[in-house]
Amino acid sequence: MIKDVWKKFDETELRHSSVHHLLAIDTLLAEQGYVRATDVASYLQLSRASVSITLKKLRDKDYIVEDQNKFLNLSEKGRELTTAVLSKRRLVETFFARVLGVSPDIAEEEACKVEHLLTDVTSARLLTFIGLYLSDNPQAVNFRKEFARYVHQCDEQSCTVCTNVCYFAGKEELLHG
Amino acid sequence: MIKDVWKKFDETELRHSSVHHLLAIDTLLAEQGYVRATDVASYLQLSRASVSITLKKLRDKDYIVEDQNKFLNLSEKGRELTTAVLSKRRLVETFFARVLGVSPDIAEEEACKVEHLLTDVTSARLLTFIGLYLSDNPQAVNFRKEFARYVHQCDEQSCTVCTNVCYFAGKEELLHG
DNA sequence: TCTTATTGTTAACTATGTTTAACAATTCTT
DNA sequence: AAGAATTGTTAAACATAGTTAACAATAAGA
Repeated sequence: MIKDVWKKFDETELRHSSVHHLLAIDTLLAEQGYVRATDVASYLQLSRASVSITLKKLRDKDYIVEDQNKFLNLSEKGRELTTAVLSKRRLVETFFARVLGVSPDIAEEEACKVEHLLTDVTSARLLTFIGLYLSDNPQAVNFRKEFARYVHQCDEQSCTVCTNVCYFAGKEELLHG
Repeated sequence: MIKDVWKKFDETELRHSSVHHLLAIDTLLAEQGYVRATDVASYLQLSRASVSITLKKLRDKDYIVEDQNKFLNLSEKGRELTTAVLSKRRLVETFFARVLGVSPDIAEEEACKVEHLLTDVTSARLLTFIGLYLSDNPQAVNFRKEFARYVHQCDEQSCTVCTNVCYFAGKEELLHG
């Protein structure tokens, strides 16, 4: 492994928490037409103090703007980021739920954990993949049918995926939709 | 969205950093047959002090054991966790690289960010999916061929995936392998 | 209008995961 | 065996992201 790949995890431009402050602004703006710091705090279940500090940072970094009455809005940059993150969340959620067949609740939670960590490159390829997979293209239709009845046998000989130890050996019940 | 889903992100039993301490022990054990704290520190590019503190916590939580000479080993619990994480990493990396066609470097880095966040349920379904997708099953072969030549058109009418705004509209170059 | 409630901010504190510096114990070199 | 280097630990400090408490400014109600 390339040295220090593991550290990239928290070298993201904004932390998970900050990203969710932006998403909250986006959601509340759509829901009620305006957003104040206190709305963000109650939405995210955080103290007003904590939100106040985070919003100051987001203002300094030009992700949000505030009018004379302290009503919040996303800047161009903030809007772009939330669009990206929401698109990635939707993609991952769709993949988990509609391709893999994971339950909607788990798919949502899972997507929410991962959304801001995916690169544009991977996300775009995922979009293309899902685009074909869920279409009425005959190859896609056939493959979906095949997957619906497929039972994966995870033994060392036949398994294309596992190289050494397989964590899922002995946990076969997990492998079915 | 279910209230507070966003907080689950750092409610994992072990943090990203701690998980990587365990993975380092696993790797170094395989590479050199033994591991000391200093080996972990140089492998992860952290100070011995920091590693010492983290290892104490991992010892207290029974993820690792230490012999009389301070040589480290994974406990049963630690071995199980590293097996799970490594399996999930391998799955995600395989999916990104061999299914989506993302470059190996990006696939590796991406998998490393996500590995410890995925549930067993989703991972197992991913294994099943990849198991079929990469096999010589005729449906899989046909679908792979179809995907290789597929170009996704992301306009509001035809796109099965995008519901509102599409982040990738105007970024079509990203959609091709 | 006067009182009360809400809002945003700051200060002081906590926890986690880092760092550097210091030090004792161990291991290596010669 | 003596001196030098390495190792593991602790202490003090820093940054981040939270908390509660206090307070000034604003908004809402009687």
